[in-house]
Amino acid sequence: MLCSIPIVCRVDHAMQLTLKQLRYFVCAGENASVTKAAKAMFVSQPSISSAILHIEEQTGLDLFIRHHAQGLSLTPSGQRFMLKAKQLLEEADNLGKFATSLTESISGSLRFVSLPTFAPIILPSVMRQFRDLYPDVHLHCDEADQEKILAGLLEGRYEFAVTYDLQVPAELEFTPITEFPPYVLLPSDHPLATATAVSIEQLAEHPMILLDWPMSRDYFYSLFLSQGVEPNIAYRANSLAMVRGLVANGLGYALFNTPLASDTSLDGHKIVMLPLTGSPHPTRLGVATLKDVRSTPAANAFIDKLRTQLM
Amino acid sequence: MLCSIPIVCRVDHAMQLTLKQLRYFVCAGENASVTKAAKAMFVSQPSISSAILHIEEQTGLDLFIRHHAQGLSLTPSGQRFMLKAKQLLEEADNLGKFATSLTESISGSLRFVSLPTFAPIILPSVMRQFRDLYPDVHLHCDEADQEKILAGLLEGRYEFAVTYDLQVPAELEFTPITEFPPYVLLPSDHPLATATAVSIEQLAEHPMILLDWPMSRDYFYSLFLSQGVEPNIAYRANSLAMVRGLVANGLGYALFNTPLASDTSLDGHKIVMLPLTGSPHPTRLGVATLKDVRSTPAANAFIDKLRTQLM
DNA sequence: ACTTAAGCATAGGAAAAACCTATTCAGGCT
DNA sequence: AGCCTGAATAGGTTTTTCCTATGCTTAAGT
Repeated sequence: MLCSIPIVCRVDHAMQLTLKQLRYFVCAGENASVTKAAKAMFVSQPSISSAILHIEEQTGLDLFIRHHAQGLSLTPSGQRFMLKAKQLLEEADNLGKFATSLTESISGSLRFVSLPTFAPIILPSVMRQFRDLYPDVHLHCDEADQEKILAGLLEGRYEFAVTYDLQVPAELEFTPITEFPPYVLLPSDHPLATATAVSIEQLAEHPMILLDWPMSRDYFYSLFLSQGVEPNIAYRANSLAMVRGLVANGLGYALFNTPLASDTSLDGHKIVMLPLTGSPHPTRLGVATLKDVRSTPAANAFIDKLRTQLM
Repeated sequence: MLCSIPIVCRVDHAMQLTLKQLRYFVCAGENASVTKAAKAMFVSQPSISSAILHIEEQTGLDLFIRHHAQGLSLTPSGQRFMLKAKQLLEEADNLGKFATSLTESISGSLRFVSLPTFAPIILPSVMRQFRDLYPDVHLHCDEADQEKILAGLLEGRYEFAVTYDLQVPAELEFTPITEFPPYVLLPSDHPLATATAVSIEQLAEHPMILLDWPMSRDYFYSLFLSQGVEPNIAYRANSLAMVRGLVANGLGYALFNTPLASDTSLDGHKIVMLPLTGSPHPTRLGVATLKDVRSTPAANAFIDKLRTQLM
C-alpha cells in the first residue's frame, strides 16, 4: 500500500479585511472613541468595537491603547496603519465615483467602429463637432468590414457601430438613422447622361463598374435581380475613388448609395449623378449596439450628434 | 394641528461595494466566465453570479455581455471598471502586507524618547549600531522630562522610552536594564578628594552643586534624607556640563549617577570621582512601554541593542 | 430538426456574519 | 466609597452570504 501524501490546501490565507471594518476603525481612530465613532456611523457601539477587534486579530497589530473610561488613542503602529487604511478607503470611494461617472457623465474615452465605405465621408465632421463640445473625451474610431464589426460589438470591443442593418444578429440592436437610396454615376458623355432619372432595366445592358466589396456587391446585385435582369459587369474596383475614376473616363456607369459631395473625379473629369426610377430598396444606415447593455452618456451624445448630422 | 413635515433621512447612499464582490467580479472578468471564476475562487457559481449582479445594481453599469452557453465578455464600461477595481484590490493586498510588515519585519520608523540627562550619553552609540544593522529603519529620538515621557507613551506618540523607573503608572511596563549607583564629583583640591570613598554624612556639611532637574533633585535629596541629614546646597545648575564646570572650579561637590567618561571639565580642570559608602539606593534605568501593546520588531531589536550595550 | 451540452440566472433554504440590547468591567472623578 | 464614563462581552435577532437544485437559452452534434 502506498503512502498517502496529505495535500495541504494552500488557500494562502490572505488577510480578510472588509472595507466596512476599516471604515469603522478609521472613524474610531479619528474620534479617539468607539462610542463617538458608533454615533458618527449610525451603528451601535459594539459594532465598532468588534470591527476593531477583528482587524487586530487578523493583522496581529495592537491598534489602540485603551484608556479606561476615557476613550482610545492610536498606538504608533495603529497610526501608521490608519494612514494606509484611509488611503485605501479613499481609493474605494474613487472607484464608486468612477462608476457613477461612467454612467452619468460624458467623459473618458469612446471606442466605436464603422464601415470604410462611408466612415471617412460621414464621421470626421461628427467627430469634429463632438470634440468641440466634449474636448476631454478621447474618441477612437476603427474601420472594419461588417463581420468584424459585429464580432467586435459582441466581444465588447466597441460601444457602438455606425453601419448598415445587414445581417445584424438578434443580440444586437439596430436603430436606423437615415436611408440612402441608390443612384447612378454616369460619365458626362454617356447615352443616358441627359435623362433626369434612369431605370434598372435601362442600365442592365450598359457596361457597369462594380464596387467589389462584400456588402456593396450583394446589395447592388440584388437591385437587378429583383427586377429580373442581370447587370453587365465590365470592371470591378476596390475603392470609391477608383470607381469614380473609371466612370469619369467613360468605362461604364456605377451604382452608389453613399452621397458624394464632389461631381469630379480625382483626375478632373466630370461625373453625372442621376436618381433611379421605381424607388428601389434603399440601404438603411444606423447605429448598432448591444441589446441588453446600456450605452454610456458619451456614446449617446455621439449618436445624437450623428443623427442631427444625417437628418 | 400642524402639518407634519416628513424628514428625509439623507444618509448619502454611498455605493456599498465589498472587496469580496470586486474580487469575484475581476476573477470572472479575467476568465470571461462565471463558472471558471467560481472554481478559481473555490465558491459556487451563483456566488460569483450574484456578486456581479450586485455590483451592476449598485453602480448602474452593465459590466458583462452574456453569451448564452458560452461565457461572458466585458463591456467597454466593464473593462474600464475592472481596471480600476484591480488597482483597488492590489491596494487592499498591499494594506494587508503592510500590516504584517509592521508585526514581522524590522522596517519603517521607530519613535522613542529619553531623558536629556543621559540620552546624549547612552543613545548615540546604540543608534549608530542599530543604523548599521538596519539602515532602512528611520530612528526618531525625542528628549523630554519624565512627565512628558509618560504622557507621550500613553498617547501613543512613542513606542518606548528609555528612562528611570520613577512614577511609572500601572498602564506602563517598566523593564529595568541596569542600575546607576550614585557617586561624588569633587574638585581635585577638595579636602575629601584623597579618600577612596566618602559617606553621605561626610558630604552633608560641604557646599553642594545641585543638578536642578525635577527627578535628579528629588532623587539626590532623598539620599540625604534617608540618612537623617540635609545637604548644603551652594549652587544650582541646569546642565551636566555646568555642574561639572562649577565642581572643577572648586565651588563645591556634586552627586551624579550617570557615568561620565571624561575626568575633565569643559574649561580643562580636573575632577575626581569617588564612590559613596553605605551602598545608597541606586537609580534603575530601563525601558518603559505600554503594558497591553505588543512592541514592533524594530522596537524589540533596538531595546536588545540597548541592553547589550549597557550590560 | 431534434437532442445534448454548456453556462448564466433564479429559488429556497442553511450557514455565517453583522448587528443590537443589555450587561459587565475597569478606571477616573467627586 | 460611590457615581460616571466608556470599552468589552453575552446572547439573541436580523441580514448577508453561500450552497444545492433547477430553469432557461443558445451552440453543437447527430
